[in-house]
Amino acid sequence: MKSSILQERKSREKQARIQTILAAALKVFSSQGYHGTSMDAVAEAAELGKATLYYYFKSKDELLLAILENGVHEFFARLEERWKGLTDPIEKLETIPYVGADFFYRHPDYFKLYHYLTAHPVLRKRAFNRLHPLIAEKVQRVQQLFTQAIGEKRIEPLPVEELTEIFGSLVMGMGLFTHPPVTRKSLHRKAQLILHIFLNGIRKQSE
Amino acid sequence: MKSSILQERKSREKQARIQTILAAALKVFSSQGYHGTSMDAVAEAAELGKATLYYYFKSKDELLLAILENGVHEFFARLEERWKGLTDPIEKLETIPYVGADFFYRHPDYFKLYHYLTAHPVLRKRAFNRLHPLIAEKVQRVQQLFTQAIGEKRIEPLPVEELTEIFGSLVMGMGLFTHPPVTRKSLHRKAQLILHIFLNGIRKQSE
Amino acid sequence: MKSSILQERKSREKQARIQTILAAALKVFSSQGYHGTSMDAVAEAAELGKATLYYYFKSKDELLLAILENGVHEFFARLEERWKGLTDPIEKLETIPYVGADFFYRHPDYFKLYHYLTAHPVLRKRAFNRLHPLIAEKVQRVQQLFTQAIGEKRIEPLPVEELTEIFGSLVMGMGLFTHPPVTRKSLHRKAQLILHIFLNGIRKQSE
Amino acid sequence: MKSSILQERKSREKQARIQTILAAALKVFSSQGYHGTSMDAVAEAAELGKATLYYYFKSKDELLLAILENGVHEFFARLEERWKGLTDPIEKLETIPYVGADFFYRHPDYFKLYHYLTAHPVLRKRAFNRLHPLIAEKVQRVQQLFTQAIGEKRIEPLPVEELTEIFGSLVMGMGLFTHPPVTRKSLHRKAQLILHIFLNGIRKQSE
DNA sequence: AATGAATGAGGATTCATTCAT
DNA sequence: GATGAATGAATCCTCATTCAT
Repeated sequence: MKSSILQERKSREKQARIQTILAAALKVFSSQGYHGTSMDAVAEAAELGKATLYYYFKSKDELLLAILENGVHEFFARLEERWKGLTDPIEKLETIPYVGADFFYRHPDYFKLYHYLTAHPVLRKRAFNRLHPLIAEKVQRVQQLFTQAIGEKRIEPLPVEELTEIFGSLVMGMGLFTHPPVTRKSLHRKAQLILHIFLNGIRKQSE
Repeated sequence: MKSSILQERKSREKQARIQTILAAALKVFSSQGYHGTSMDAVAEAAELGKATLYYYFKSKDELLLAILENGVHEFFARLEERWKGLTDPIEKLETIPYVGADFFYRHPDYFKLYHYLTAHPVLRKRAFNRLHPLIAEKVQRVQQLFTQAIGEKRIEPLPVEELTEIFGSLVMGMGLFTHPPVTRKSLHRKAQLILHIFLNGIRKQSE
Repeated sequence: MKSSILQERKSREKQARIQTILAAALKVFSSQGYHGTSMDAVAEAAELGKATLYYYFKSKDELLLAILENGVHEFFARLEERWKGLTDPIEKLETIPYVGADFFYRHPDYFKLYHYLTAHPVLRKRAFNRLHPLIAEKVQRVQQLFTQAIGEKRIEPLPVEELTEIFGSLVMGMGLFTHPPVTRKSLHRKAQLILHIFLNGIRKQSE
Repeated sequence: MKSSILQERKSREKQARIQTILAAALKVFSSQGYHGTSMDAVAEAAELGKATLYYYFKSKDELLLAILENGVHEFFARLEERWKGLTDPIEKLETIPYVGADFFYRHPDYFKLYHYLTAHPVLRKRAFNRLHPLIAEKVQRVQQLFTQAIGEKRIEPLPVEELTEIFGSLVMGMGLFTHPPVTRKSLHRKAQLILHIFLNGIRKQSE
């Protein structure tokens, strides 16, 4: 039917518009911080009227959260892609810093914004509430990878929850100290180094 | 002379007042974030008139920076204290997470604030400019510890700059994921775990 | 087309709003002085929200400057109107105090504000920078009138730049000492007196 | 008696202190305007504690008024000095622009400040109330000079009140447009020009 | 669907003035 | 006499959000 085609196109355009806004908002949020960014600035960056933003997003907060969701989705999608075909838990763990590095390379803004929110006393909770469903499942799967590796006696029997946190700090830490020029290669080297230290550090010494 | 005694008391009182303000500001900044905190809120927390804050600190910014400086000073002072009498580079490195843990235990607010700033796209630079002189020297000394340990063939010959960064991420990461109740003991356990992994991970395997 | 009509009405309404604000601001500025007037007061006088002022004018300063520009425009427009059809330089000069008197009668506030700014050590420069393009051309034309009259041996060969200044002081001075009731008649009498003295004072005595 | 000598010295010192403050205040007021000048700025310029200003002057307003009084006193003192020995009314009038020029040369700040106040819608009244007793008498005497000259048929029978105002505008106008370098000579030339025009303009043409 | 216009609430900062010493 | 310290009150300006069109 015609109307359905039309509807579809409309819907596609709407999605595109939303993506435009998200991209613009990400750019300004990440360069000025959440509070340092006015909706005016977002509107200007998106080349849209300010009121239009409110047509698509209920509030500034909502916009921020949508950005985050967007990013987390992408990150996990890429991770899943890499995990396809892999069964070894340690191999799976190894992919994480590389996916992180690639993601940082592609969206340094996003990475920094995420980091910023993680450290923000107020926004952190709001973001957490929203993203928790998305993240919790992945975190649990990573924990299971550690559990599995421990079960296979390939790494030391350390508390998996804390292992996950420490691993997380390391991955997030990649984006913290950056000395330009940041190349994909330099990021991969960093990922490699992190993995080397971390895995070596937890590896079960064969007696 | 009397006047000198008087002067001294005045000076002490002034210092005390400044510390009162810094403490109050730290509390609110760390719980509401920098932008989420109004000077009104700081004034109320300090139980002083708002204008009084401006008598002691030129701006909100300046106040923030003073807090940071204060904390960094304390942190490094404690570190130096622990380093007294130590000569072994690895032993020195080992103290760092513990001093971090203690510091976090004592001033979780400060720790979080520091982390928050590190991740803030705008404040980060401002803070960095101000704190750089203080921090740079310490960072260099830590790098030298790695260099020395490498020279002594006790750890692998990895790039010290990146080692320092990774070590830093780990220490800072301690304060990132916290599940109450946070006890000194639980923090020390975390420090221990970090050290275990990190040192193990970089230790030169004796062939 | 409808849209163009709509657009036009919008534009007209916007202009009207701007004029409303300018009029309100002029009233309060001229009665309380620039610094003595808060934007709140302007907003109240304009019966608009304070933020609305900022929607139309970037700052208090900008508002002031816009008022000035407005007034200077009007003043010069009236002057040009009077000059239409006149060719005699002295006749042209003669119109100036009368236009000034009328203008003062119509907008005593504006006149005073202008005078106030002229005398303000700081605002003066800002205002000057903004208004210079408007004013410079007219001042030059007045100077040329003097030059021409001198050339025609109708007035003494005095330095035209200073003549212009002195003439200016006299015109501005009209608004300085005012004893109510100020009628158009009384102002015209004053203009007449000024002209009498000034022109008589510079008239070439026929030998 | 000792005490009286001591007292006198004290009094002299106090006067000196007051003059210091007045001079400092004049400088900043005239360069930043009344509202643009904080008491802090005055204190700094006077190299005194802010509270000290309040020891000598009840308020910022009072300080301003004292400056004005000071200046008016000096101006009139100089005028009186020049008038000594003169009896001709026109000769007396002729001294005024020269005294004005000298005064402007010596204290351009003061001159501008006075002008600024004259034009200020609010301060004007306050200043007027305070200075009126000082000024009124002089103004009256100037008016009498005109009256006398008219009586002697040396100038036209124009309304003396307005003549005085116009003459005043001219004298004040001297300080309005100034093109550096301002030399005593250039000011005197201007005074001469003003007098030439004004006196010529009102001179009774002998038939 | 898109937006220009409007604004209430709030925030950083300044400042004249006071007061205890 | 002199002043460091303290502050209430104001002031300029910003901003997220709404609404009529």
